[in-house]
Amino acid sequence: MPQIHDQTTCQSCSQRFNSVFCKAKEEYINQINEQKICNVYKKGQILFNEGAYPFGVYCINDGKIKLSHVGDDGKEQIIRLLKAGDILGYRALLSGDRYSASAVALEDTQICFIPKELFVSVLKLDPGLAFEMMKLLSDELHKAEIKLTHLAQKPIRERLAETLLFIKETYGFEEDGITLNVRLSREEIANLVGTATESAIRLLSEFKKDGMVELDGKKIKILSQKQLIKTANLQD
Amino acid sequence: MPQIHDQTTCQSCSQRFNSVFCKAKEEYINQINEQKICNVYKKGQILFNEGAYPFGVYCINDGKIKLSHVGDDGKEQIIRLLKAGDILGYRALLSGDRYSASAVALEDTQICFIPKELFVSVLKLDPGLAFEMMKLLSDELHKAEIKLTHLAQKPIRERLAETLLFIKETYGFEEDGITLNVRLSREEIANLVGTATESAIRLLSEFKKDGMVELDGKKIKILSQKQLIKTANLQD
DNA sequence: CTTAAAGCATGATAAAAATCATGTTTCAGG
DNA sequence: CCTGAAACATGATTTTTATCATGCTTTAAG
Repeated sequence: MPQIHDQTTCQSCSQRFNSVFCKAKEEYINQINEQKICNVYKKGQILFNEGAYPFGVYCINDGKIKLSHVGDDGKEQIIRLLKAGDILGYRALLSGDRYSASAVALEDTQICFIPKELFVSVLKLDPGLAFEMMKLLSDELHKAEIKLTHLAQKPIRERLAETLLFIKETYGFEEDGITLNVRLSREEIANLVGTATESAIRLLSEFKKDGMVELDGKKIKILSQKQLIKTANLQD
Repeated sequence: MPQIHDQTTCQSCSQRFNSVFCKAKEEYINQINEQKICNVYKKGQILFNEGAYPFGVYCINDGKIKLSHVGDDGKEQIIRLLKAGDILGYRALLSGDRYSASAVALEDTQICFIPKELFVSVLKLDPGLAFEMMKLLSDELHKAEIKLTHLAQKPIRERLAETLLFIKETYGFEEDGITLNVRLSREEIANLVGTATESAIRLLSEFKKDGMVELDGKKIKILSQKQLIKTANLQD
């Protein structure tokens, strides 16, 4: 079970102005602070499962989370990668649905939970938060629609290159400035690209042979971002 | 150029309670009614183009619209089908982006235009509307993520069956109770499924041979919805 | 009415990607 | 430190899907 971590307040949270709450009124931040529940999830732990009912939203203080569907044939499809400052669990809550995706910690992660009733009531009272929420939803919708188009139209080689760039955008590099700052299995990379694990492995090897990346177990170093962008064949 | 159609008021609009405005306060509906601009778009006419700046949202009074991206290689990907009561143009507006998709009338369509400033200000003042807007965005995000998973994991045969069912859900049947109530070219169907036009044509022929559909030019009759659901291999 | 263009259809072929098979490496738990 | 399972890697094969080619049909413009 998750353990309670050092309680910093929402008022002084390092992620506050990096999150959807950036425009929320102090008064409501205080309310959220009082009712939030903080937890640490170990790598691999599940925050919530597809099919469960949402009881609130999760706000990442530090760490990394993957959100994924399980397709009809049992194959995982990773639909979002989340980091500090991101919230999750809002989609189902706002739609009034059950969760359509599962959330799993990719590393040890500190997370605050905000109860549904509080979140919804603040959303109704604070137009600043509501507007940021709409912006967030719109941005996610945009990303999903672009990804959808690329899935339909681009070959796997291009999609893998794009995925590596996306991982870099999301989690950045380690101190060395070239190693992707997250450890994903080849299977997870494949499930992000939307391909068979073997295909992902094969293409990563090709990328290595082409001098675009360096592979060291789960560590992936980006040697030529320029070449990767070219391989991804992005216009937008 | 579009022509002005019979001005019914927003207050008495047949789509009012079938739209995102269902919970909006009378006061704001009145304001919208005063500033709205009504137009008729002929089949094939463009409401807005990918890359343009949004100046407001469009609200469909009657008719059908397709929203589509053009992929990096010039191929169209249809991302949404819209009908009476739906609004469009909000995604870019809320994100503060330019349009990432183009909107084209699939048949003669009556549309009201609501200026950006008004829509945004009402959104900030009316939590009822804001909440419905969030619900709408969440629902669209959900649909996009499901579609994304299916694009990544399902064979084209299943996706075509699913697309036919989706068209039926969206536009329903004609009076005969079996003919899909929209005319789409084979190419458009392919661009909805995310496949080559020839593949869509070929599979439609197979579906016909299997007795699932009947084809008469652009008219598509669903003979066995049950078989189609089975072919789509849907769990959710 | 006729005719050119667009759309539809279908077969043949090529390319892309998945699956299957097998061996190697890595790593966590005893 | 050992050992079995999982993950990684790579070749061979099969399946899926796109592309190319060609002819037919419908449709809209003159």
